[in-house]
Amino acid sequence: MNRKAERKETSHRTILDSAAKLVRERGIAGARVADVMKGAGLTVGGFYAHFTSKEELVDEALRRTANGLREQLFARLEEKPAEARAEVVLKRYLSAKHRDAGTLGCPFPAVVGEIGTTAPEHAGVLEEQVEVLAAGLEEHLRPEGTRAGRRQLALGLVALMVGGLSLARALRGTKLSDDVIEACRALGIAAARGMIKEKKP
Amino acid sequence: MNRKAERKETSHRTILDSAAKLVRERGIAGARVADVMKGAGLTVGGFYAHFTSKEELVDEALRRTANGLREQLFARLEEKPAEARAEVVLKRYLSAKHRDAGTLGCPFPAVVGEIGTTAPEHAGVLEEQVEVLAAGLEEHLRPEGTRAGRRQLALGLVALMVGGLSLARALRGTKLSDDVIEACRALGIAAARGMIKEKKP
DNA sequence: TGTACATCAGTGAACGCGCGTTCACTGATGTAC
DNA sequence: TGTACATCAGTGAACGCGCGTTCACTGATGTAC
Repeated sequence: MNRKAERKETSHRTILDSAAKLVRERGIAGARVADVMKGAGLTVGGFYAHFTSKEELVDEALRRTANGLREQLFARLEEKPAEARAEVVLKRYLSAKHRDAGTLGCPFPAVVGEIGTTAPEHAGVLEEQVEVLAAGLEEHLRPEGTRAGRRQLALGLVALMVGGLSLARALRGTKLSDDVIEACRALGIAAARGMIKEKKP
Repeated sequence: MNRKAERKETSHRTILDSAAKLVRERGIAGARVADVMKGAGLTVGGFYAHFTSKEELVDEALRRTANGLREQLFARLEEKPAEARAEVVLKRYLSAKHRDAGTLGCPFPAVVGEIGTTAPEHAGVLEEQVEVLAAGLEEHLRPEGTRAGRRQLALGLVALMVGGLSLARALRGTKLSDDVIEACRALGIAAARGMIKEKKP
């Protein structure tokens, strides 16, 4: 029960990695179970020894990728001055490199639309990850105003980041794609710098 | 050749309306040709007398919906003071009503992810519509700063709107969904009010 | 005005194809004695 | 240590099912004379 179990765990992780990559590149529907298994060096039939359904696989893969991404986004922030940290996160997320990342990129631009339409069963992971990302950003915003105000700004920035990267990826290869990234950076950074005075709409 | 041709044109429009609705509700892959025809009160077989392929249908439907939406967004703006017009557009787009709109809602949250992954053949319509929407917004921004600066702000606002509505729709039914809309409104309005001082990142 | 023929929007069944899932089987790894 | 048996991760073919597209056909609308 030793090497066998180890091998299975390794396979499990390999399958998840393959799924994470394919979901990011092709969306939920586009990440076929057979392709996921092929990407893991296995064949379709073995899949259901690891996951009860494709739904479970996608949920786990989304969580895994999102966690890995967040680690990257918030890595080595101690090196940066406190007032610049939110900007650093924004710039890391809103970059041509991240847009074109074959691996380790944010999976949500590829799946938010599907979750809103044909795959509402994954709304839970999205909710959870938006909350966590917003909370992470919030910590690095200037401690001006109220906590509620900072949370609101953080949520707005998350929407800006996801919207910007979604458009940039969909327009990949055009000048507009680069322009969108630059525009979102500018808007997000200005907001993070506290150059927006809150007023009730 | 009279009543016959008229009937065909009517059918063509009915099919497009049905497709527009389904694409918005279910995305591109989710808008099945058979369902589109059923929604138009017709049967599958007749489809290819109207369109050469599903791809053509989707392109036309996206354009049609986007144009209708823009009309709504920019309608009756003369009634509003010039400085408030961009805000009005933002509020109309970022609203619970628009999020839940069964008809006439923005189709892009449902398809941007697909265009970025499995349906790049529709990137053209997206590019074109982002340009037009940004240009429309730009006209209603305060004439401060440079034209390039206004275009950049307009592009950022478009990304914020699409991102916000995408997340809000995907999270429909949760408090977070309403929070996202409110957060994007606040961020967008502050930016449109010129409360963001531009600085080069 | 009527009659014979042509057109063509729309029908409904069939086509290949690829999906998620199931299942009988295999063979290397592990256990019992 | 060696042998007989048990386990179980992974295989590969098959299953229903639904998709986009094709096609022979129908019947109301239109044209010619």
